[in-house]
Order: sequence, then structure tokens, then C-alpha cells
Amino acid sequence: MSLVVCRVRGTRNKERSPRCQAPSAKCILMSSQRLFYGTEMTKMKVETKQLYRDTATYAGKEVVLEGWIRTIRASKNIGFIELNDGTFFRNVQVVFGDTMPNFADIARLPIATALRVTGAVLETPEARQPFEICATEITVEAESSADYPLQKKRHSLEYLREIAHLRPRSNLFSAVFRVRSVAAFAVHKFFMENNFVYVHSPIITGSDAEGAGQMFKVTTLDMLNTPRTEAGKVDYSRDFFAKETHLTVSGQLEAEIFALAFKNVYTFGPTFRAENSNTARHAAEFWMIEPELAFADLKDNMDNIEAVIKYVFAYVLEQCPEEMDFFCEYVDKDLRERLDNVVKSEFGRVTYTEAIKILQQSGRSFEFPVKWGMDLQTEHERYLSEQVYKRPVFVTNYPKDIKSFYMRLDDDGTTVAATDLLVPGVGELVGASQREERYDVLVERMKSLGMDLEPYWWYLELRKFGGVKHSGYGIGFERLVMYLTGVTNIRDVIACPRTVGNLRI
RNA sequence: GCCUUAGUAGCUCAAUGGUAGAGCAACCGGCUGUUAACCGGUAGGUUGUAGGUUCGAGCCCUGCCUAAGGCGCCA
Repeated sequence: MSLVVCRVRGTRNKERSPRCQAPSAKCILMSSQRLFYGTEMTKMKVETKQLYRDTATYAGKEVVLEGWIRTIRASKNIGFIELNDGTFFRNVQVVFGDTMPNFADIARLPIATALRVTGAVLETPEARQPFEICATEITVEAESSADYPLQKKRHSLEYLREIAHLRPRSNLFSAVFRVRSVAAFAVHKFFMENNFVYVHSPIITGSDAEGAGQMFKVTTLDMLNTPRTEAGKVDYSRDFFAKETHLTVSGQLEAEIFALAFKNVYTFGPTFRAENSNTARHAAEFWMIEPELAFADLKDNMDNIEAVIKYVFAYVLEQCPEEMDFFCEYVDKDLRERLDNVVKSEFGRVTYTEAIKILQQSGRSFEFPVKWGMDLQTEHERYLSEQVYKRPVFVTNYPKDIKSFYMRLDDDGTTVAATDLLVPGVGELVGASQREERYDVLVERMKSLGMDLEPYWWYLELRKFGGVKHSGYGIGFERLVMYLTGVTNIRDVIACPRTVGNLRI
């Protein structure tokens, strides 16, 4: 077995360069034997993340690394491969020389070819990368082709969307989806540490008027031959659930069931909206976090929202420094400053009525004139979060007429205990409210909205049996990831995005 | 759903109504430490699509398709 570390025959800087002061073969053999697992013939398999996080442990040792070629460049006698094994944002530089019998074959390999590399880890503190692997053996695990669509240069996000099956291999999406994963874990970690119970609310729902927009139908009926009632309508009694069913638009009402049993709960799962929305922040399938807190009013609610967002941001900043550096350099130069600001500063809190005054006194001419009673338009929300507060801001106590039936009526009888958290660049990140716990008030509100009470019999019954005050909110998880990464299109933070007229993969 | 803009080589983009071009990628060759390596060469086009105006259209006009940006709906 050859253990010559770095058989480069270069003469330039040979004495001075630390990269040429490789440990002796004997030294490597002795030290690496202690780290081998299994039989002596088994090489030490490593992952890139281990190498980066614990370089000193591996320095001078022989390791085996499996990964894909991100870039490769070679001259007559020496070549360089940047190998990515998926476990870490950064690549590992593999140096290979013409002492390898298959040098010429390796040098010609196209990007995305999968390799198994055996070689010694050499620390290179003066180079752009902290270490490299001096290959003694490289075998091809799976070859790629020259027409691989990802090139080693910047691509447009639009182009990458067209190759959604390959884009996770690009730098940006490697960073985005690792951050998404870490952020999701941080969400669970926060709620578990605060003694919340994780509830799996149903995906298929029987109530068709949850008030959050158009819903997707769920059915097993034959579309070409639907059974009809005598009145000529679709006979859902012969459908799978013997009633009309849809994909959920919110797990909130079900979460309330559990909040009134477990005190503090949260859901975290997919949500579906069949809205004809054509914006950079809407998708037909997205993930929502919906906590529900018993014995909690609107202020408790806001405190919890602020705490979880700060916790998740701080955790991602700590766990994903390489990814965050990348976003700051290539996506948004001000990202780190903005996120640090979110973690450190207090979120703004302003009532709807005060916000209207701020907008009216701003001296700005808005496309939609500002008037009490109107819903805030995007231009108003942006002005408040991006110009006035320059950080997340809660707008509270909206007029009841522009909010949902389940929100608790304020004492003035005209506003409800609701709040939206507006953040710069993303818009509405969280929608929240204290729920109407007073049975009579709730029934009256639903009746005045012309709602059919029957499907909500269980929701109303919760108010009869110890239905304490309680509050909850919904965080759009993708919008959270957008805010964290600086990525401005929701299609670029979802693995396989679904939007109107678009489901590629 | 509404408004605006765009569509040219595999990718990113040029081209005053008058001969369709560059960089990168690919392919061939060179190069002893590269960093989106570098140097030389080769090949690559029904200008989204269907019509129209014109002696002549990538460019002007109309429809359609696709995408992006903005708005509405919301998380």
C-alpha cells in the first residue's frame, strides 16, 4: 500500500511552502492505524463535515472520502478536484498527481461524477482552504456526462427552477435546504424545551369553510361519471368519506382542541391553498407552524412569537456559519446585520389605529389611500416594517370586519385581539389572534357572518367545558426561511414548489 | 384574476429596420500548485410561436405560449 502523501515534483517554493512539508509516510501509517475501524484493511471513511469541524484530528491521517465532483482542473502532471459529499456546504480540495496510474482518465472526468478518494489529509493554513486531501487512489463510483446542466458558474434562479431535480447540487440550494432543515429542527427544539406538545393535525378536513381561502377537493369519485343526488348535485355520500372533503388550509381549529387539553401545543406540517396567487411569497403547498397557547392573551401570544423567531434565528446563525456567509456574499450583503438586529432588538408593537395615523401623517402618497377600517395593503405594510420600524413589527387590534370569525372581540366592540407580524422584505410572516372563548359572543359573530354552525359543533362545544382564554398563531415556514436566507422567491426555498399552473416535479 | 416587462447558441448576455456576435460550457491541443485556473484552436442559430407591415424584420404591429416584476388573496 502506497502512503506517499503528496508526490508533487514542483520545485518552486519547495523549501518555504508549508503545503510541501508533508508528514512522512511512516508517521501517517502509525497514527492512522489507531483510527481505523474494523479490520486493518478497512480504511477510515470520513464525511466532509467531520473534516472541517475537526481538522486537527484527521491531519496527517489517511482517509477515504466519497463524493461528487463540483469542479476539476488539471495540467499535465497535477490536478485539483473540489469534491462535495453533501454533508457540508464547502467542498474538499483533492490533489492528484501523475503518479496515479489513472491520472489521465481522472483528469478528463466531467462534473458531477461520483468518486471514492483515498488519501492523506494535509493542513494548508496559508491556502484558501484549511486542508486538502493528497490522493493516493481515486476510483470512479458513478460517471456523469458532459451535458450535465449545472456549470461551474452562476446560474439564474429561473434557470435553476427548470432543473429542480438538480438544483440542490448548486451552492445556493445546498445552503438554502441545509438552513431549512436546521431551522425546522430549531422550531421543534424551542417548543420541546418550553414543554409544548407537538400535535399532528389532519391533512384531510371535512369542514369546507375555514375562512382561509380556496381549498383543494379530496375525492375518489369518478370524475367522468360522478354520482348525482335527485337534485342533480354531486352525491358526496358515495364518496370515500361519505361527505365532501378537502386538503387542510390550517390546523388551527384542531390545535385548539389540544390546547384545551395540553395547555401549550403546536403543529408543524403541510398546508394547501388553491388560491390563484401569482406572487413571490405564495405557494399552493407550504408548511406552517401553528402554536396554540391556553391561559394566554394576545400579549402572551406576541411574547411567544418573538421568542421563537429569535431562538430559531440565533440557532441557525450559530449552526450554519458557512451558509450564512454565502448568503451575505451572494444573496444579500446586509443579511447578517439584519438578522443580528432581529435577534438583539425588541420587535415593534403598534395598534392598527396607531398605524393608520402613522401612515396618514407620513406625508407619503400611497396608491391605496389610508383610511381607518381598510385592510393594510402591501405598500402600507412595507412602509411600516421597512421605513418606520426597520425590524419586525406587530400590528395589533384590527377592525373586526376585516378579520376572521374566531378572533376575540375587543371591549370596544369594533376591533379584535389579532396581530400580524410584518417583516422587511417578506411581508406578513405571522398571523395571530386571541381566540373568542365566550360561547355566546362567538355564536353571535358566526351568525352575523351567515355561517352554518353545524360543522363547528365541536368547536363551539370546546367553549362550554372549561373553555379558557387562549391564543395562537401561524408562521409561514417558507417565509421564515426566506427571511433567514435573503432569498426573495418562495419557489426557491421549497424542494419541489407547487404554484398555479406549475408542478414540474 | 389584473398591470408591466422580457423571450437571440447548452448558460449569461450583445446586435441604429440592412452580412446574427461575445464570454463561459462542450470538443481538440498546451501548461508542474490550481481556486468560477490559465493559454491556443474547433464546432455550435428556423432569434419562443402563428400571422401581418416592409424592397428587406432579432428589431415595427396583432394573437398565442412561457417566464419575471408589481398588485389582489394570505402564511
